[in-house]
Amino acid sequence: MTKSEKTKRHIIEKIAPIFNMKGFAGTSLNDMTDATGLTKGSIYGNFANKDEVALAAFDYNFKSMEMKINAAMNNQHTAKDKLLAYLIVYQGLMVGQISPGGCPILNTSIDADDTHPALREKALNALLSWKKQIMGIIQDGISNKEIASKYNPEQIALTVIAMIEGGIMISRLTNTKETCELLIDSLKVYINNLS
Amino acid sequence: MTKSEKTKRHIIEKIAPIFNMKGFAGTSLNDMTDATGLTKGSIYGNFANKDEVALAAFDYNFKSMEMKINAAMNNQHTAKDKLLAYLIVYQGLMVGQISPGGCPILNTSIDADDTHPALREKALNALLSWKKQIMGIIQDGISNKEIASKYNPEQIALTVIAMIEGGIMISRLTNTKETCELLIDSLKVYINNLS
DNA sequence: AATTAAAAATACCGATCGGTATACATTTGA
DNA sequence: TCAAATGTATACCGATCGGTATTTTTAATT
Repeated sequence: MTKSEKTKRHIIEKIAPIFNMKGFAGTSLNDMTDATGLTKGSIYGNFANKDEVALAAFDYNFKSMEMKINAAMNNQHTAKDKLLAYLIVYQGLMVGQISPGGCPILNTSIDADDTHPALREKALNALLSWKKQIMGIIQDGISNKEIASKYNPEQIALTVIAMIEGGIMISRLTNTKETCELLIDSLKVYINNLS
Repeated sequence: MTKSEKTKRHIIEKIAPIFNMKGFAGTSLNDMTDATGLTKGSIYGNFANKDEVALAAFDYNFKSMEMKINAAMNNQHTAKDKLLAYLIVYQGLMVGQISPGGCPILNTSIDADDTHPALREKALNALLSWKKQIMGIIQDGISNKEIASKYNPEQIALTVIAMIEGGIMISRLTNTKETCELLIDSLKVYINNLS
């Protein structure tokens, strides 16, 4: 790992949560120098412009969420338990343990959908890859007779994602444990009823 | 209606969709003068600062969504049909007929939750008032034996909101009619199963 | 029609925006 | 060990940011 690779990584690690909290337009170069302890010259020696930093920051935020998800999922062996593993990330996001500022897909999607096509594209690809993963789990569950074959895997995947993302939004806005628990419980019920 | 009241209204009508699309930090005074055809001096003669414009813009965006919802709901008489009336707004948001840029509660919540306490508070109050409305519908449905009494009205209300808001995010990001229809159908199934 | 009050436009402010040319420092490979 | 290359900091750029004091225009009142 070269010096510049280390610096790039340091920059992204420090800046990624800021983009996730403040959005693209809301994050300034000053925020970046403050967070990294570096100067503008140094940051722009490693990234071409603000866009490249933001794109790399999204990749970092999404990947760290993905890793948590996969870690939680690898301990599970049934389709339903794998789906329920998402709840761990849900709770981690809520207390700010993962990706401070909330779900990067949701945040970037809202932030960029009318303003930043490149960022929007990244959020879209992340969403589609997530959907694909869930669809795979559901299809396996149907093969195992664990999940009823009447269900459309794509539709269930979209619904689960909607409940998670909508739930994150509500939980972060209301900021009450009870609300969060009611939403989590609802998703558990939904998943357990897929028989 | 005085001159200044008319102007204020004109300003908000033109600027509200911009705040909804670009967010607080992403909307500049230049955007405002372009959209209204007025000058900075004129805008700041009617509003104290950018914050006041943004707060009034949120009220406008939320109220126009609320009016559409209530109009659709007043034609319905059963609890389930009233809940299903939300789907009309859902579709209106998707094609940009209502509040261009998506749901103002969702957008403002994501935009402001870590950056702008006053805006955040407005989004929170809007969400809570929406939740209250749905809870009322569900309680009426339970009284009528239309909805099973085993359900917790708050939990159902939160789940419905989560499915709608998450669905709006997904639909706007993927931008495909099929995805939107699958999500709408899922919510229909969810509501119809509340027996 | 003249006077006054209200509203809008002009012109300007300091600060910060994203970005860059250049000088200085630090590695690294010969 | 000494260049050459790589990284980082300094100093600066024009543009735009949010905001305001002042002048000009418009509307209301008598």
